[in-house]
Amino acid sequence: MTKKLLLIDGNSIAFKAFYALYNSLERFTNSAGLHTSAIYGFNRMLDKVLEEEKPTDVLVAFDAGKTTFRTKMFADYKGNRAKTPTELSEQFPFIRELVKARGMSSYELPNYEADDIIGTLAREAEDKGNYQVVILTGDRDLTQLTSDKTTVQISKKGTTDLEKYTPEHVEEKLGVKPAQIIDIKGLKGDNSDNYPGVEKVGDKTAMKLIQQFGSIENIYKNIDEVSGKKLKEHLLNDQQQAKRAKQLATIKRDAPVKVSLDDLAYKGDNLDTLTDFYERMGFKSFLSKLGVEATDADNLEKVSYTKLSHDNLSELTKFKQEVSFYLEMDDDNYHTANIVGFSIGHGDKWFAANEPALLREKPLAAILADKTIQKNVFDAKRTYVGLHRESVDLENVDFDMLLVSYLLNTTNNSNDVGTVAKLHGFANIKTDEEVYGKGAKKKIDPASSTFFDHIVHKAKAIDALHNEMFAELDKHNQTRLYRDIEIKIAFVLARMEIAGIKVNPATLEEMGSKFKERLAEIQQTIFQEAGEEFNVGSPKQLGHILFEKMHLPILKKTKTGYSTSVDVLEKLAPDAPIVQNVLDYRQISKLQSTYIDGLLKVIHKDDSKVHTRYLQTLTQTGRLSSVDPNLQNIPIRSEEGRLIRQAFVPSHENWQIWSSDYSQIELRVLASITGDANMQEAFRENEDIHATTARRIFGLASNDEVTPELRRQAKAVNFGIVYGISDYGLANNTGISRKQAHQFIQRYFEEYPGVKKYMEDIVEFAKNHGYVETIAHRRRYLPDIHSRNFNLRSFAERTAMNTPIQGSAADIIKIAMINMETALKENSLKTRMLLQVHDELIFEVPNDELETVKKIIPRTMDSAVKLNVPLKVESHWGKTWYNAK
DNA sequence: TCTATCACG
DNA sequence: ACGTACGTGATAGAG
Repeated sequence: MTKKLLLIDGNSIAFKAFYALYNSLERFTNSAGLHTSAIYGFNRMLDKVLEEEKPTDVLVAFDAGKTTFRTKMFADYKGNRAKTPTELSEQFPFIRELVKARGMSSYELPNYEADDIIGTLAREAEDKGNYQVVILTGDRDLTQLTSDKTTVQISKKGTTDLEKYTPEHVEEKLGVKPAQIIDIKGLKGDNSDNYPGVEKVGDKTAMKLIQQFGSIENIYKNIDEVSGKKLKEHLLNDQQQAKRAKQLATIKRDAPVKVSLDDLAYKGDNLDTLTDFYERMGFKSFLSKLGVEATDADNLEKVSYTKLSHDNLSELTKFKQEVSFYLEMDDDNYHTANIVGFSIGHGDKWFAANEPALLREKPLAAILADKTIQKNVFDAKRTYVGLHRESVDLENVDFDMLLVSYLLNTTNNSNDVGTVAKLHGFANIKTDEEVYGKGAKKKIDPASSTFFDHIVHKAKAIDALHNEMFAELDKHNQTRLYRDIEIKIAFVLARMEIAGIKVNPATLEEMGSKFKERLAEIQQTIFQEAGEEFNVGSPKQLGHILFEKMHLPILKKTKTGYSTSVDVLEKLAPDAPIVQNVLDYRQISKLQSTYIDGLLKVIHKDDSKVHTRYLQTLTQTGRLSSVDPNLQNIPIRSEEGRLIRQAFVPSHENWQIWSSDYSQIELRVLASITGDANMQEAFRENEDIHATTARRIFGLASNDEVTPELRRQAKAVNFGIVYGISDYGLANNTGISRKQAHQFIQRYFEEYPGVKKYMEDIVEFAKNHGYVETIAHRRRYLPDIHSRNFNLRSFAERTAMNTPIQGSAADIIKIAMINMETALKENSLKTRMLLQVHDELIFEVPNDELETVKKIIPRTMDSAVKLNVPLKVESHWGKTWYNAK
């Protein structure tokens, strides 16, 4: 009978799993505080491969330690590897435990890597004849072991996706036979394992040489046949290195492995041990797979509290200085959600209620509105809006746990008190998902004791973390950022959200019915041109029509099929009239579904307004985002879409919509923080910055000589610089050649040397500190800056360049908004600030205040901060948002 | 729930 | 050689 042997590269799969779940690292912890992400991911992978392969025998191989015969051969082997994070290394003992509980053998061998154990056992099995071998790893190097009896499955990034390698697949993908992989690696070396091959030889050259000569040995035997003088020279110079690299890359097939194939029978799950293991790890989904109901192993320590009622509210008067408060709602959208309860207290005195009506009563309402009693909350903006709906004012918020957590680290953020509390080391709390469930199963029962317990634990967590999180903030030098900007802007935003902006449904409906007609017309034309009816909105069906039926050239693919995105279709438009019609159809149906139907759905019936929510703790740069509806992406670039703005109107007769925007704020920030004299001069002299850049990089005498085309190119370079330039990106985005893009960037850096120096310095800063900062000390961590993966590292480098610029611009407009609210109030104006769109503020203004705000608004914006270059503000107004241009 | 597409700065 | 421009959100289709 044929056996099927599954060989697993334990370390490699554990690493993959760990990094795949790296963003959720803090979500995967058990009640003992152990990180469990790699264990979890490892087990998912086991489930998947066991199910698919149904092996009769299994062995999981592990690396025994750092020193191996390879490090003895070459001391720097893997010498560039960063130390394994403790969050991962602490998981290894448990992964071994898991392997055992799942009925599998494991093995490690001093002086050898897991690869060598796998290579040796695979060979033994192949020699025996009655074996089929499957190897599971995350390391492509193991594909050298593929044969007609052995397949190698490589886990792809992030998921349980596997790529199956047979000898044919290796040849197709790498262009060489499995046995020749080591020759390729011998020639080009391996950066991630830190050994060199032959100088100037990369994938392309290595493949060509091996295809021609078959092996490294053969190259040197026939060295005179190698074409290219330089190449030959390099090959001869690095002959020893190449031979050593090949040896290092070669997986041992005769390691002194002490286990016998006969001992590897797969025994299947040991139910008792496995259940116990899953419970200790807190793996509920795996438990339920075993058919075991998850027991509530991690019962929380009780917090005693008093249930509040009308009769005992007066007990709250004891809180004179400080109180922690949590308002519970049944949905994210706090403009419309129901308030279902609240908790309040301090120290060890706690109260909770499920009657929202109590909020309005004294002394509770009085405490919340008291300017001398400090409040600690989670999400001040949400709490303020919720209370406002109950006609209760919220004053003197000292600590907003959500905001502080976001400022400390923008990455692992969550809107859930339990998640954030655990992140900061407070474990005696559950998440909303654990208590209420999620998705369709989410259910809050305000009458239950679990509900009361949960909201009390939330308020208690806020109370408990108050001081230590503030101390962290201080260590980061971010106290000013929090007190002067973030907590203040929370309330400004709350009032903007509450004010809302009026949207005229009739205008939208009228446009909608026109769009509907045009869509029907275009659709008919498309059907005729296609010769059949299909769903134009389906990229899959459209791809079939364009590329399979009509045989248009395939310019780009996505991972699921043909790309039909705008840039592709624009290139195809001259080939067939159907393409332009598809583009038109797309544009109009986007407007229809997102902006006409979408907006109509969210207009509040009572006031004919839309009330967006600004997410203050989401973006990695400090910008806001806007949801439900998103009012930061209302169309403007196409005239057709821009008309949507006609529906946005003032909420009173004889008022105007007013818009003021910062001109070139990001480039001004760049000029200021880089200190570049030439760029600063351009802004001080109020020049057209794109024209000046064109004049400089193209070496013209004056800005008058700049043609529109040159200006357009210079503008693209200016943008590219802000995004963290690369020649590849610039070329791709502007249609010029990569070589030319490279020249442009070089010229740019010659003309703006301060910018060049800054870009180098900021990447260096990120490498040294692990983060970058804005002018207001907003911080973004960039762990990938050290990554060995080129893509990840390059991305981190671009982010290091971009974030201080985008983030400082975000700081500036936030400061302006805070000052704006004060300025409008001080001048007793009825003018209201309604929206923020990153570098632009939208107001509604009574006609008789127009003259006053013409002075106040721009002045408040351009004086928000003092940069080394002036800030410039442009303003427009009209009877609708459309007309404010 | 994920992917592709497209709206904005 | 590597192969992406920075930051977002909403929708429809497909699985």
